[in-house]
Amino acid sequence: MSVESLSALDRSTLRERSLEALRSAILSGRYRPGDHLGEVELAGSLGVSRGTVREALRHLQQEGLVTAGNRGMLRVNSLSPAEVHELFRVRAALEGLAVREVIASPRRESAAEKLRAAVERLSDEDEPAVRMEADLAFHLLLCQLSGNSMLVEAWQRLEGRMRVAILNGASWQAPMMARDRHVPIVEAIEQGDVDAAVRVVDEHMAGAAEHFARATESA
Amino acid sequence: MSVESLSALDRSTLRERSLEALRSAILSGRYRPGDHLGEVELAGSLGVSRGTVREALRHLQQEGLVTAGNRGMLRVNSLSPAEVHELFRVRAALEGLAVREVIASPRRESAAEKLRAAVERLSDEDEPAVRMEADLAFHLLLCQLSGNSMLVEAWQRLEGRMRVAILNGASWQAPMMARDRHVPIVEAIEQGDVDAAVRVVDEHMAGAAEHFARATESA
DNA sequence: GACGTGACGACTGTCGACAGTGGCTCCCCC
DNA sequence: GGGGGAGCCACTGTCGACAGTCGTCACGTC
Repeated sequence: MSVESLSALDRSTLRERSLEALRSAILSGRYRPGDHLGEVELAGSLGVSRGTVREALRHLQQEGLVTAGNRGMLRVNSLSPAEVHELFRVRAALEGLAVREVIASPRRESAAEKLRAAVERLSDEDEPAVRMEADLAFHLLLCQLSGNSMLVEAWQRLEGRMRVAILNGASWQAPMMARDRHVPIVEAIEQGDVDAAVRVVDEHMAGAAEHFARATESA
Repeated sequence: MSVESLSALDRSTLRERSLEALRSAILSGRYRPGDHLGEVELAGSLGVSRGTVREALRHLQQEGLVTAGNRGMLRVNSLSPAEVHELFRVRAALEGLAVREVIASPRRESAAEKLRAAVERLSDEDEPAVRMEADLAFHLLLCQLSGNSMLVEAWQRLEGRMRVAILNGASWQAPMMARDRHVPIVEAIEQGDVDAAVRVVDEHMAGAAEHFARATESA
């Protein structure tokens, strides 16, 4: 019997798997904003106990994907156009910090290289959902390359709401996620021009905010 | 019987009250970083069931106050000096956005007024713990006055970790929370000088980071 | 017909119990 | 003396059940 014939077992808890299942169910549009998420119903569907889904739901609540309505009943959350603008301004502030730190980092060149690769991955994709993933992956990578773990964490806490905003106002042909929109960021980093880099990020986010907010209000 | 004779009842759930109790127990130093938080023990102390404290603990975990160790056992979290620096840089980015938005707001003057009052409240206090509260209240107010709800939310998600950093490296005579340190921020806002305001905030945070990181590593 | 009232159903809040899993100790055997 | 199990203990993961609360609907009374 070969050593390779046995792979490590999946040791994730039911709570973690429930969390993942619920998150992707919401993010895939299986549940629409405003929909009521009943604990019993979900527990039945997932085949786990109520307590287990409860913990997963509470997690999603803290992530901002669901919100508490009357008497603790949870609903899928949605964002107003104003909130979308606010959200992207916060994101701009965080990613502005990210580019500043990447530029100041001694590994700036290797970082720029990785970012270029991420941009190319973005232009390869046609499927809208995959494009969105590639876009988010690029921006997450930007934060990670800053080497600031608290920044990464803060960004990820925003991720859920960002996905809501994107999904809610999903005019999928969004030029926001185009390759051309991201190249300037990488170029500014390569040139070590902090002011230009921050300005480019700000503009990128302002454009995205405008786009998704408009799509949200027309929905 | 007067209308006033009956006040509204406290409708908070046991989970919420457990959460509050645990949070203040950790933040007051009742539990030290690294201490193990057993569900059974806590449930016994608080007089509630395990499931209830469990949910509260999970919430604190997402806040970053506790972290999962071996086999899901939770411990009180602590921050490395490097993480303290990172944390305060993120904070600087967020509060930099806050001052920019406050200055751009049409209610800038009334905002500056409220901030002045908050600064004065800070100088009135002698008790260290109360000073810390006043300091955090000032910075939270700054975010709130920006009118950006997402910013407030992002800041509050950092609050737990900030309190850990402050508590962990608690050289209480910290000049960081002095009145003089905060006045320049308000002044820059009053004068509408965006660049100066952002610079002041950055310096404020850099100083605080240096201070608390140093205190953390010597502990 | 409008209003108060009672029953019913659908939720969530909370609890106690069982099961599985590592870590630890102690003992046996080589 | 050292190594390896067996057994015990302290934990967390997961579950099913009970209780309390609110919305709804039908019913009876003025």
